[in-house]
Amino acid sequence: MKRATAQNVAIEAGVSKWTVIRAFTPGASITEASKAKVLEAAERLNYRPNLLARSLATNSTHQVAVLVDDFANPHKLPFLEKLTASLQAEGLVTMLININQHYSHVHAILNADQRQVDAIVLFGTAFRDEMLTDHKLGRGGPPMFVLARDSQIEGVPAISCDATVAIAEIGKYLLKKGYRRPGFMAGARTLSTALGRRRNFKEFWRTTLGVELVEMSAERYSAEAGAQAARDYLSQVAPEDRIDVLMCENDALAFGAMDVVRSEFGLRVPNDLAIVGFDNAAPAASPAYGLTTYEQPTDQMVNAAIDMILERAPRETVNFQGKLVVRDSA
Amino acid sequence: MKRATAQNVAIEAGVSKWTVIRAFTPGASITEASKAKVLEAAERLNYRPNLLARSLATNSTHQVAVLVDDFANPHKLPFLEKLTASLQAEGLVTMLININQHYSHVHAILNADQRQVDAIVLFGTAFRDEMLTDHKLGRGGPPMFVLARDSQIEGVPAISCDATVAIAEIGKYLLKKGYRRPGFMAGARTLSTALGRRRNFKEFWRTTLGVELVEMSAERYSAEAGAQAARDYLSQVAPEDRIDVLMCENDALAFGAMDVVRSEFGLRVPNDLAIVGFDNAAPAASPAYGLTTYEQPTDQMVNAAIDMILERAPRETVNFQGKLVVRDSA
DNA sequence: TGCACGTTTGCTACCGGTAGCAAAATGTAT
DNA sequence: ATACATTTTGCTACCGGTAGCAAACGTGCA
Repeated sequence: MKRATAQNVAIEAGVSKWTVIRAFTPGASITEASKAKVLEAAERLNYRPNLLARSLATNSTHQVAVLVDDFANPHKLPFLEKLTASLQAEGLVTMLININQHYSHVHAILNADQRQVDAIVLFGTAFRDEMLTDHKLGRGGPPMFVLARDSQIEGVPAISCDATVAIAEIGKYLLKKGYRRPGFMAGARTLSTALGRRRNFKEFWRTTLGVELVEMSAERYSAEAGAQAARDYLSQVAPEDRIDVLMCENDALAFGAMDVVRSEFGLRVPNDLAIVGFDNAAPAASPAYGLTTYEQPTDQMVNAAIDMILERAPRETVNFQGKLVVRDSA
Repeated sequence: MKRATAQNVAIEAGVSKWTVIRAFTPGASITEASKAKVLEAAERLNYRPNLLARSLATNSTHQVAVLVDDFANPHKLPFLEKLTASLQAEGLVTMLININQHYSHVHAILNADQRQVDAIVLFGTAFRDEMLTDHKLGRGGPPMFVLARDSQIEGVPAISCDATVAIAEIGKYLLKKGYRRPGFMAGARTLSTALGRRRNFKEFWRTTLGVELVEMSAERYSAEAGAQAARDYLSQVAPEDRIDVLMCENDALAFGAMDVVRSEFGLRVPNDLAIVGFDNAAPAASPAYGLTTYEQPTDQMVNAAIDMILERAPRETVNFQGKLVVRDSA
């Protein structure tokens, strides 16, 4: 059975299709009598307005594309939950796009654009700035926002957690606790804009203690990659030369690193090697990890993003302050 | 700057808009000469076909709504990754809908329907069957599928992991290992269709050993809820009366339970109490948990779902076999 | 009863594509 | 050069709504 259209309902109710439309338009000029008549006919035919047609005519889809490329990070899930819930509360729907080897940012943005989404949110994805500036993907297309990550790009505001403040807070805490030989584990081949945390951390130790940061890199942002990077480091460096605290770019890396540190090298955390993460993902709170980490104000960030999408707030980069969550690992 | 339309390009290229359309339709009848002319003009105007208009005309959006209600389960993330990637590989796009207190299945299905999605996937969501049968949401709307969960509903095929086989395999393993006093932790107020695992597990022990299953229920499917349920049980039952193995309906519950068992009650896993989960979520593999669990064939399930959506396979309930993943916890 | 005014209803034009037929252009055989 | 087949192009009608104007309707008041 084909879907009923406003025209079908109009005939059923004995009115014109415009009257039918009005019955479904809040605040439209229509008498109670004909509204009732129309709604009854609509009920009989199981009519529901076609939002595709509406979107075409009104030039607004109430759809927001959300690009994600980092499904190995458990922190993404609750963040995504909050984001979708808040979008839905505003009548917006989420188009989730998985950025991977077979589906690039360019693919995704082009597709989202052609589907006339109201906004595109780059949710913590890794990309080269040129990608956005080169491809003239910008002009005429939907507004874009970078969420949970920095952005240097003109016209693409970022909604993120202030890395400078966060790293300073972590650094001060570690300093106070007496750690003196810091290491940092970055994920992936760190793209320019993703270097914030590392650069700030490095700078912190250099200016406060004049100490040089030991750096290591994981292949990706995942527990396995973090485990491998930690394994590489620990097996190459003599015990007496080891760092005494390892800051990981995110919790996923930290979990993998902690696993290796404890079960493969028999080291105690934090006594032999302290570990700090970033994100406060769910397992961090478990006694199995007890990871000291940094929590981003996800609610605030999501709200800010939505305010910008709906133009209730100026579309410009904003930074929020998170908070250090101290547990046993450092 | 407004978006260019086919009509604009037509004028720019000195042809009719239908010729422009043909230049963008693979296999359409058009000479190389005019195609080149059109593409060049299109490039100049930065033209991209409007997929909304196309969808309206062709009655097919290439959008699939995916309903999720269980963001506390870390297993959802890699599953979702696979699902979105595979859909995208087929040219389909994911509309992610978060089912929660403020946004019910009825909301979601109605909205997805009005947006003319090509299919609706209920991805492991908890609902009462009446919801689908009552609300006549079915008739005329997009085809619906239940993924990673059972479904008894006429006309709504399920793509899931065979609970009977899975539970039998787990049961046999536990029996062989010598466990004799089994417990089961269910999540949420278990809805009729979600009872499969529990019922099968209960039946297994009854028929093999004549032993009665100890049952407990968590408030939700999350580590915290699992922790609380385990806490309640352990603090109410005398040590000598305790179960010797606890099967949890999913890994999230198992993680919480294991945390409490070990750190709050000082019990050793598996010696004092063995624990088994279901899903093989990422942390299960970590030495911090080493959880014995059951892995669903997510790839097969996703592929099967997509084959049904695209009508490459008959739209009928299918069950796949997973595999037991033995680790240290049992 | 007639007129002015506000409300309700119907209308045309449009959003940006697609389907499929008819006309025009091109190619081939005689 | 002509007849005919084939390819290419342009056209009308349509997908299912929205915007905003114009006509029809109803009511109050002189």
